[in-house]
Amino acid sequence: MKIDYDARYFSPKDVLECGQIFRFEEFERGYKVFSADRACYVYTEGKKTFIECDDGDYFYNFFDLGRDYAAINESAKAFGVPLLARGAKLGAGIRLLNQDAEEMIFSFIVSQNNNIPRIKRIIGRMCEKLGQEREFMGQIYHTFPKACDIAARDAAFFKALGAGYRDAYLVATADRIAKEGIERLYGLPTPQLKRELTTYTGVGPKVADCISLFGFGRRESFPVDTWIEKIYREDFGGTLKDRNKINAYFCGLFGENAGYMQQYLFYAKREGM
DNA sequence: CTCCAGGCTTTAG
DNA sequence: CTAAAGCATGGA
Repeated sequence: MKIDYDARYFSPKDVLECGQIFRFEEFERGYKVFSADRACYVYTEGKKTFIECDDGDYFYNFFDLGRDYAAINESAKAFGVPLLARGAKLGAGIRLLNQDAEEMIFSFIVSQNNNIPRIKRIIGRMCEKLGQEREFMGQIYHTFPKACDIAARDAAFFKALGAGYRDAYLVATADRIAKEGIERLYGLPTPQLKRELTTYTGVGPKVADCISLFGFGRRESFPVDTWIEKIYREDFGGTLKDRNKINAYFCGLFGENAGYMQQYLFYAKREGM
C-alpha cells in the first residue's frame, strides 16, 4: 500500500540521518527503511512524501504521522535560542520515530562511545548473521534478531562482528531479556522506565534516554551525548560538567516536548550551524 | 601520530 | 558519594 503526507514536515533525509535509526539505505528516489521484521520504501516527490509498504498501520505509527509537527516546530522557535531556531527552520522535516523497543535497547548499547557509520555497520552485520531473511520490493533483507537469537551467541561472536568491548553488554542484556521479556516496562512512568533501563548491562543514563525516546515514545526524554554537551557549553553558556545535571537542566527548560528540541539541536550542531 | 565518536563499568579516593 | 581509568574500533 501507499501513504502520502505533507513533505514540509516529513523529510526522509532529515528523519533518517539525525541519528535515531541505524537501519536504512538509499534506494531509487529515497530510502529503504527497516524496523524489527518489517521494511518500507520512503521518498519525496513534489510536495508529498510517500511511504510504500505492506503494513500501513505499522509505518503510520512508526513515522509518527498522527502528530502535529507544525505546532511542535513553531514552539521550538519560541524559546529564543538561535541554534534551536535554526535547527527547527532547516530541520523542519524531522520527525521522531516510534521504533521497536527491543531493537532500540540493543542498537543504543552498540552506539555508546561510537560513531554513526560504524554503528550502522555493526548492526547491519548482526542482522545479516542473526536475523531472518525476508523479501521486499524484489530484494532480500534481514530482520532484526530477537533477544533469544542474540543470547544464543557468545561475546567472541559479537567481537568478531566489530562490536568491540560492547560484546559482553549485548550478551548479558540479551540473556536477561530472553528470560524476562520487556513487557513490564511499557506501563512504567518515564522516570521509573529510565531507572529500570539503566539496570541492563551496557545501558547508562544517555542510552536509557534514547531507548525511552525512540523506543517507548517518551517525548520528554532528553539524551545528553557529546554533541549536546558541546551545545550546552557553546550555545547555552552552561558550566555544569555532570551529564545528569545537564539532562535535568534541559528537561526543566523544555518540558514535555524536550525530545523534539533535542533532535533539532542535534541536527543543527551536526550540520555545523 | 593523536583525537574523537549519540558512554558505560569498574576501581580508587 | 564523586572522579578517573579502561575499554575496541575505525575515521579524520
